[in-house]
Amino acid sequence: MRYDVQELLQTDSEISRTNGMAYHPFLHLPRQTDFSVSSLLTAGITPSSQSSQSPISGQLSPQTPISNTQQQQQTIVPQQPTPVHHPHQPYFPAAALAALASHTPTGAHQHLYPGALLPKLPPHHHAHHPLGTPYTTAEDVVLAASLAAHQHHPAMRPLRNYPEDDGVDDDPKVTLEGKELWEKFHKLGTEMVITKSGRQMFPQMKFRVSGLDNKSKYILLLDIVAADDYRYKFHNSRWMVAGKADPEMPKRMYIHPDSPSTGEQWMQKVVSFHKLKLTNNISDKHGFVSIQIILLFPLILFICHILHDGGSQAGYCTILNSMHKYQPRFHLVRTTDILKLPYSTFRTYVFKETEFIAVTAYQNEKITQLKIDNNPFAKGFRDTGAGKREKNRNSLMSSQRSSDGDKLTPSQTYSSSRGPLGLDTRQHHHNHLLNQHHNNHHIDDDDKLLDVVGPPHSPLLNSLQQMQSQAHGWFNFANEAHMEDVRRRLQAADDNERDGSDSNCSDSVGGGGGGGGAFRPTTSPKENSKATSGSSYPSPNISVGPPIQPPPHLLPYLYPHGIYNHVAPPLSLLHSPAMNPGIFLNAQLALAAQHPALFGHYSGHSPSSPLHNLKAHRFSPYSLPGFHQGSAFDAVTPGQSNTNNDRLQERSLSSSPSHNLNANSDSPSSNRPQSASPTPTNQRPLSQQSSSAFTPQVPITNNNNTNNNNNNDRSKNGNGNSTTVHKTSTPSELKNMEKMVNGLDMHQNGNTVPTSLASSGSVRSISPDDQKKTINLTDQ
DNA sequence: TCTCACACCTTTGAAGTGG
DNA sequence: CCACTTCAAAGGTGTGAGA
Repeated sequence: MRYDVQELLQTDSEISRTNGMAYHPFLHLPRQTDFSVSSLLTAGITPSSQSSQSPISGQLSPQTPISNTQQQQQTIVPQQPTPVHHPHQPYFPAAALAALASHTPTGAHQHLYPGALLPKLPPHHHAHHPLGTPYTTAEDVVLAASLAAHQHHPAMRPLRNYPEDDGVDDDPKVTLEGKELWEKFHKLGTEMVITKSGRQMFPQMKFRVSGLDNKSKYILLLDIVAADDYRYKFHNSRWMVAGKADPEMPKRMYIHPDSPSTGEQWMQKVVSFHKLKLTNNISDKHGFVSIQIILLFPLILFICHILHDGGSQAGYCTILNSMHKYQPRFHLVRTTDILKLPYSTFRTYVFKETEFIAVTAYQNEKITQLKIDNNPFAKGFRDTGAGKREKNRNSLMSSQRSSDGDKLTPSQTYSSSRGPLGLDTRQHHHNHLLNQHHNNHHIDDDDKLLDVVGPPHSPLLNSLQQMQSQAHGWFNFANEAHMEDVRRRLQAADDNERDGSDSNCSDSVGGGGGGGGAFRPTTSPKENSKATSGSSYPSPNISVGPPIQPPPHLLPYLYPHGIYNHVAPPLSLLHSPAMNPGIFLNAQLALAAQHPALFGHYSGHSPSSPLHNLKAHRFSPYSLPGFHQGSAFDAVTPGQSNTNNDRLQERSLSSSPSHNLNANSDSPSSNRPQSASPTPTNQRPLSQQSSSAFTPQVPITNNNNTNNNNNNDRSKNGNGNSTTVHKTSTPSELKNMEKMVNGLDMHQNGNTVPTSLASSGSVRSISPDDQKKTINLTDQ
């Protein structure tokens, strides 16, 4: 379904009138995307990557030939360590806001979520946009906004406040397990099947963590957020932008079942999130909806608790839209109490190579083959299997393929598999590292062999989008048992906790939530080149700060005087054996995340608040091996679609993906811009070559005029005043909550509005189909 | 574009067996 | 009691027809 910008720009009041839908600020949150501002927080990110991070930043570097990237990096380096309190306001012009608005996927909604402009803090030892330069791009704006917000936040602390006050001095490093395989998929344009019942991801999301404090407790989380605001289609063997994205379901965070565990425990094993499933079933009771109700209405948490519990056995799904691009994110939080999670420091790790497009059926045959070749469960479809595919393959690919490849050990195939076309890599089967390199070489060859045009270049998460998505952060516990277990562990942790250890959590701002533009690779061609060169920006991109949008003081948000008094459950409920604390936490997080302004903000909390003594957020860069593997996604960047056609062209010049498979990318070659300037497409990888072809198909979002109304709000937000919209919405919220409490539905004039969609700010964009689907929600 | 039934496969854990 | 093997159930895969 497509949505007209003008339609999206309807004012809230208009919406309520035209739709007959009760206006509810909760329902008008911006589209859920991604909060990441990691581009500014990524430790490993290089100046060059920084300069390239702005997906829409034409002014910063658009025209610069790829060959100049390094030079640019150097010029920016000196400006790296930008104090968070550095004067920034002057560099946050209205023009920047306009740019921001125009680049925001759902720009019309941006103003609805002031928190989206919360601080995204730069790493203290990495470059980012020079503050001396006027911010003329969305990213710049976001940065400025973040800085502004940070400055305005009395509780905010400079990045250098890290290490935290608890005295723990850790230096977490996260590596993606099976990175090589991910890169293979990424090059072709990873697709993940989503089904009604939920489908696991493959490759699996597994990480190896190091550098943690052995004794400290950590909670590891994973979430999947929209990578951009476009819908795609696979046409003529290539991914193309097919229009504006459908309304995004609010995303939850999946807390690793073993959380919390000590750093020592985490480091001893590979952290796997394979149980997380992807679904397109918005009425899935294990999905968002049932919990959404909880989140919106603390009073009925208990009911929802039951729902949640009932679905505990079926796995945990995250709801995605088919034909949309997503980016998984790994979060690491050091905290001893789950309840402190919302205002603890989140370290967000974004691995570009894990980006994928959700599909209900595989579009790219090469992806299918790669899955079959590497996924043990699909072994039956391999050449040696008895599956039907064998027949087909015999006629299609038999000549190229080596049947020996199927002899790989199933359990190891994912990391030591052969190439997509069955290129034999067995000789490396027992040497993982060598194998990885080997396979990558093969994959490169395969890419050449495969006449495949990659999907559009990942647009990076618009910083704003990224931040927004976090506004919907949810904590999705594996199940009730797990929740209890978590509580027990936390209790134990508290008992053994060091004095003061983590007792004071940051009341920060959400650090902006995390990262920003984790994928910055998008903007200009040269930027892309850097991004894909293997060293320009690291894999993962990291950000530090709470993913949940703003809420510095979560609990107060949940229990704002005069707002929830009549519906909010007693705090004691938190400890009620009948109440799942995790659920409650979810509610807290969601409420706080979605209504940061509603509950007052940084400076809005009372000194008497139980959280007032929480220490400010700590932001610290975590240097990781920089790396970025070229991807088919890089071929075209739909994003930046701003109105700047030039950028589109620039994007078409995206650098070729790096062939450097070394995560550290220390080799000179890895740091070298791949191809300079307008390199003839035939000199670039196929996936890149297609970029130009896609460019014209990138939808031009005409936001210049349509977002005017939002710009004002953003300006306010950018100045740290993010409460404007929500504060004025409180009455509506109350009204809506009453309705929910009374009838647990959102019916208005015969229309049922899924809370999930509503909260994601997609209410106005909900399609008839979605509405139809959501009718079932109330039945559950 | 999506859903579903299907065959094929791996994974998991209980049950059985032997030292 | 422990280690190992066997077996069946559960569950993950992509396929391809049909909506």
